[in-house]
Amino acid sequence: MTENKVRVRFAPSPTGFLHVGGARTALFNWLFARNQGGVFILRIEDTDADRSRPELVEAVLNGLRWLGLDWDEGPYFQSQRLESYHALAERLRAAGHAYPCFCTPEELKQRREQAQKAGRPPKYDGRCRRLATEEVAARLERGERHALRFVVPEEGRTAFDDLVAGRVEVAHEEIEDFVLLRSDGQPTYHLGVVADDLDMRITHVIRGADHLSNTPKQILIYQALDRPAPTFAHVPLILGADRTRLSKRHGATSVTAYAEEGFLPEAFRNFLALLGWSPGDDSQLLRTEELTRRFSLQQVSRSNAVFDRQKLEWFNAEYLRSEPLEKILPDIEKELRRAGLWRDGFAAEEREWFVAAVELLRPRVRLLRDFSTWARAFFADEFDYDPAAVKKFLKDDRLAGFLSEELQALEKVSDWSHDEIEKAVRGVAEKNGVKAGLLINATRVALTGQAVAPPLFNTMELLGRGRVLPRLARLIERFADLTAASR
RNA sequence: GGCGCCAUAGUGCAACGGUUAGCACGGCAGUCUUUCAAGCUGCAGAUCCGGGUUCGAUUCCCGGUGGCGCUACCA
Repeated sequence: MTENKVRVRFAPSPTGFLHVGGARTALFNWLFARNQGGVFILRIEDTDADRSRPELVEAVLNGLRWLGLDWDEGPYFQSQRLESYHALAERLRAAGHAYPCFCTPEELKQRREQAQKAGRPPKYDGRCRRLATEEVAARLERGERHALRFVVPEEGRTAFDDLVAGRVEVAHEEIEDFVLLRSDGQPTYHLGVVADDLDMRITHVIRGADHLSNTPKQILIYQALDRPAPTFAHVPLILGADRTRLSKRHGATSVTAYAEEGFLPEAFRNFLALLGWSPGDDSQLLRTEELTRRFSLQQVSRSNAVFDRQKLEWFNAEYLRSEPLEKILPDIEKELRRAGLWRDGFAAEEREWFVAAVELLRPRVRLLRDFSTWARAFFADEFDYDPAAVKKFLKDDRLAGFLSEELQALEKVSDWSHDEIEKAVRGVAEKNGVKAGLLINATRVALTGQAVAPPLFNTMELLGRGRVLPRLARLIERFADLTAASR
C-alpha cells in the first residue's frame, strides 16, 4: 500500500527568507501530508546559481522551523541533481521531444520585441526545430552554444483537473517550444520540477496559483516521458491591502519578521491556514491538531486573499491570553532575554511572582514584544514615563502633594495586600475631597510609566512595597520637571 | 495585446437551487470600570453588471466589466 502513499513537497528557492506566501504554501502541503498520513518533502530550487548561498537556505529552513513545519525528507538541492536533469533531457531529445536551439538570448529578445510591435504573439517561432539534421550535427560538432527546447505539439490542447481550480485547458498554439536546458547546462524550472517530482515520487503538487498557467507545459513533459503526472492543486495567492501581490511595499513579508515582532507560531499558523482555506463552518480558532484533522484541499478557496494584519494580531492576542501558561512561558522568556530583561530567578525562586505578572499582563497584550516595551516596568526598575501618560494623568498640580500623602499612607500599610492598599489610596483621595481616579491614574504613571496598565491595586500588590514606594518617591521628586516638559 | 484563473460587507470565510444571506476581524455606540484589554449588548455594512435556464438563483450557463496570474536561457 506504500505505493499510493501521499507524498508532497515544498520547493522554495533560497531567497534569504521565508515569504508569507511561501509559508502558506508550505503549511498547506504540511497539513495535507499530516492529514493524509503522507510524507512532506523539502526541496530547495537553487538552479539559479548566483542567487543561492548556504546562509540563504538556512534562513528559509529557520522560517519553517519557527512555524513548526517539520519535513520528513530533505532538504534536497536541485543544484546537486544535475545528472538527473541531464539524463531526462537526453531521454527527451533522443525520443524526438526536444531539440537544440542555437538562438542567443539577445536574438530572442529582439525578435520578441519586434513581434510585439507588429502585433504578433511574442512566441518562439520554432526556427531551430526545423533545422536540417546535418546542420544541427555540424553545429553541435563545432561545439556551438545551444539550449535545449521542448517540442510542443502544434495542434490540440492540454487539459488537467486541478483539485482547487477545477478543469483547466490550454491550446497548444498558446504554448511555445520552451527551454528545458539553458545553454550553460542548467535546467530550467520546468525540467527541474518534473524531474524532481518524478524522482521523488510526488503524488500531489500543491503550489501557488502563479504556476497554474505553466502547468500544461509540465504535463506535456510527463506525456512525452509516458509517465503519469501528479495531481495538481493550485492555491490562490496572498495579496497586500492594495490587492497587488504581497511585497516589501506592504511591510513585513518574511515570517522571520513576524517572529521577531512577537507573534506566536501557533497563532500565525492558525491565521495563515484560514487565508484561502476554511474548515467548512464558522470555526476560527483552530489549534494545530484540529487543523491537521480537518484540512482538505476541497475546502481551499479559488480566489486570492488579502493579508489582514489586524486579524493576525487578533489571533495572536487570542492565543496569548488563552493558551496554557506553560506553552507561552518559553516565548515570553525568549522575548525578555532579547530585551535584556530576563532574570534567572523568574524560572526559580521568583517563578511564582513571574507567573502572577504574566497572568496580569497577558490578557491585555497583543504581541510578545509588548512584554518588554509596554510592560517593561514589571521587569525592570528603569523605565521612561510615556509623555502622553504624563500629559493625561499628571495634569493636576495638586497631585505632587496628594502623592506624597499617599506615600505616607502606604508606608503605614502593615498588610501589603490588594484590599489594604486600596483602602489607603482611597483614604487619601477622600480626605482631600477628590475622586479616587485622580490618584489612581497618577499612581499608575508613577509605577509603570504608562497610561494603560493592569488594574492598579493588583499591580501594586504584585510589585511589592519595595518597588512601589521608591517609584512613588521618584515621581514626586521629578513631578515638576515632567509636567513642565509635557506642556 | 494574447491566454488562464477568480469575483458574497472594508478584510478573511459560511451558505454547494428555496435562509430575514451566517460567522469572525475591523468600525461605531452602549455596558462594566481606576486606565486598558477581555466580556456582554446593539448599530452600520455584501451577493460586480447584463442576459438566459428554472416555479425559484449568491449558487447553473453565456456575455461584459474588474482584479490577479502567465506570456524568460526566473522560479
